[in-house]
Amino acid sequence: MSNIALAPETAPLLNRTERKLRTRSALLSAALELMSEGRGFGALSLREITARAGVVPATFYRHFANVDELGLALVEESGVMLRRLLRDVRRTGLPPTAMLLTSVKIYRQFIEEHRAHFLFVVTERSGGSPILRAAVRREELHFSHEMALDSRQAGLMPGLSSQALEMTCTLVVATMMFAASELLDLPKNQPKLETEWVERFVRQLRLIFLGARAWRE
Amino acid sequence: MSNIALAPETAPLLNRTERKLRTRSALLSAALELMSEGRGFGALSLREITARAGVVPATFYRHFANVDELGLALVEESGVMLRRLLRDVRRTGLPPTAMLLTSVKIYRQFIEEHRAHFLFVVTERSGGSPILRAAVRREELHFSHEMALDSRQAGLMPGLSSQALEMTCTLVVATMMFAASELLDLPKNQPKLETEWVERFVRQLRLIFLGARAWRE
DNA sequence: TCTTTGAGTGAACATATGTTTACTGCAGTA
DNA sequence: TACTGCAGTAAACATATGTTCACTCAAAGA
Repeated sequence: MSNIALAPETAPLLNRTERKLRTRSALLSAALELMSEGRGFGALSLREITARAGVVPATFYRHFANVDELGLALVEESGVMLRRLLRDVRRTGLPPTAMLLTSVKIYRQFIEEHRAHFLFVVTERSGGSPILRAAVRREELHFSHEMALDSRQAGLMPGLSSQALEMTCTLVVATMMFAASELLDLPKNQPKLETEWVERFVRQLRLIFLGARAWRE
Repeated sequence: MSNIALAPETAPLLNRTERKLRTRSALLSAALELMSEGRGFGALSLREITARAGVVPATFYRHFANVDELGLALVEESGVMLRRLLRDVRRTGLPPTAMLLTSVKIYRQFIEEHRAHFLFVVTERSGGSPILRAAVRREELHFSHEMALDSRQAGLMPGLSSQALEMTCTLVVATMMFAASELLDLPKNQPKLETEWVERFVRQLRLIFLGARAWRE
């Protein structure tokens, strides 16, 4: 593919560092892509990743020391994404009754829009490599802390001690992860199954919040 | 190692089929052992597994057509184990108040006694291979159905419709999986961390049951 | 007793893998 | 304009992998 026919560009479309970032990102995407085809991160080979990214194996070492470091970069990306999710939910404003359904719908859309990253997080949070697993868990903990903070600030669950609040948010995050893994496995283009998923998930969260309201001690 | 010095045995200690079962089981254990060293099932190679089991690679094919089939056998074993867990909890009798703490303690002991199998289940329930993942999810669903049945029979959560009961049990199972993955990652020989784990897990379950009691519609 | 069966062996194969090496050619700088 | 740095290349390497084949030799059955 050539762009000679287009208006000639005086400056290159991409400078040196931009190009480097681009192949780095191609490597990251290639890994996610391969995982979407049904294998854990630990089962990917360096050569496969570079082949999928359209570069030669040796190029890999210009960007990462080994495959695990690429994994850590993916965890980092996923963490950024999760923080954006929280922000999106936070700024819907907070009509505390309808909030649940809205949040779940935002969550579903987020999973669809960042399918590969969620797949990565969900499989590697309990995956093979202890290093990756620990990194994912750190992001998860961060997420749940931030959620607790938001809840306190918004005055949801005012009866809870901060310890109980943390415990509840951990439970909510566990439920979210569980739900994500189920959504990712639903057959595509079956809106009925997706609606059922939303309903089940909303019910589970409502149950948890009912429990939190009844919490004593 | 020879046993000539011992009383000569008229019949061999192991007959043909027993020997076969023994190496089969050695292969299964070898795979679990390798996973305990920090890799997902999909990252294991046939040759490693046979080497660890102390047989030659070709022997593998006398027992399984490929590595995935060995994985399915491990899911089967894990399913049996989970059914035993339910049975153990069921037959403690049911003083409905102290039951929670007791069940959690039984669960903790079970995880410790079947560490490798739990590790397998937890990593492969969201792991790379869709086939394995589906198989684990089937066992999980079976488990949660059976739990719902037991709950109904024991008269716990009598206010719930069967749909709500199923939803609640799914939530409980999700929480159990989450808790298992955390326990498996705790550093060994830190009883304080384990006690905290028990407390957190009990609290989360109590929250869920409080929610279930308050459930309407 | 002799024969048959089949679990485990040992060697060979084609292919895939991680890593190193010297290289090329272009963007950025002097 | 000439020079330099460095992202990406091409080739080579030693090793690991999945799968096959003909084999051995002891237990099971005649």
